[in-house]
Amino acid sequence: MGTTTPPSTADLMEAVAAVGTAYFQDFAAAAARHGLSSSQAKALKSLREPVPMRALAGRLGCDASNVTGIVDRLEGLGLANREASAGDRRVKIVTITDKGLEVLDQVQRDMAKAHRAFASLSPEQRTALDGLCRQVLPLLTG
Amino acid sequence: MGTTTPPSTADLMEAVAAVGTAYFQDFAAAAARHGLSSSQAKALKSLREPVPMRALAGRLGCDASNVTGIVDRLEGLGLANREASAGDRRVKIVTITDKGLEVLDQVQRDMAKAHRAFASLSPEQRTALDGLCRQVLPLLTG
DNA sequence: TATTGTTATACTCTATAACTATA
DNA sequence: TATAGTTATAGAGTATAACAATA
Repeated sequence: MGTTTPPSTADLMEAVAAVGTAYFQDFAAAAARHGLSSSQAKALKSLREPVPMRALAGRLGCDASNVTGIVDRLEGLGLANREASAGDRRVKIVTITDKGLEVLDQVQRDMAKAHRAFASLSPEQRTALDGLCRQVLPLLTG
Repeated sequence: MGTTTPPSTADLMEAVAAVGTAYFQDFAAAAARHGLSSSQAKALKSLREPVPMRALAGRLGCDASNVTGIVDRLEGLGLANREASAGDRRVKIVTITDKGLEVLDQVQRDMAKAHRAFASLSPEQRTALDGLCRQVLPLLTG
């Protein structure tokens, strides 16, 4: 007792995938409760700072042509606006509205399961998990 | 030095979301390299054991009506089959083919970034991360 | 009556390619 | 020429509602 066999890489990937899936389901459910799709909510999250259409596509990891529709819908809901860029008349800068900011905050507060799950960890466990995420992320991204 | 301020729940959620996003992008890219969408690959993953259509919908977290199309496409690719159930003539049981199993294994081996990322952790770190995932998961799921 | 799988419908997300207006 | 955003198009995922076959 007291010693544990380390999990295989495959097992660890399974565990991480399960946590990721559950997390994003919680996110999607919270977004849906406020009338947003996952993509719309994810876009809104990227708009705490004004972002050109093209850059938004990069953040969402999708083609630029998709962003037109996503921002159209956010604009239709009164959650974002397109503004002209000062320097380059080709670019449009997407800005979140006050209402958009309010809805975004509501969505994030509304992720009840995620809050419960991570708030249940001790300070030491939170520090450990955060550190492991930060160590793993660059290799996962690169 | 030597002491760190524990991250806020919000910061921790950000870190977990980033890892989850990167993980699923790696998964989607590996699936795409083998001609599969994320949903198709996820379905295939659920088929290591034969599963009725309805139960597959549950595992995928989507409506039963969607599974018809997803399995149609897997069947079209020769990766899965629909078989009649012995006891209940209403239910169809989805079975993975040998080719499907082969493609699934290739996809999972092909997640190069995820393998590199998690293999880079020490045995102690792997044990810690796995334990934290397992502790958090029930609260995230329930 | 209830359940399983399917179909019909509509909306969203996605990529590719072609277009426009700028640069 | 090259780039930013849009449009057109097509394929896929998603939910809702209605349906046939079976329980």
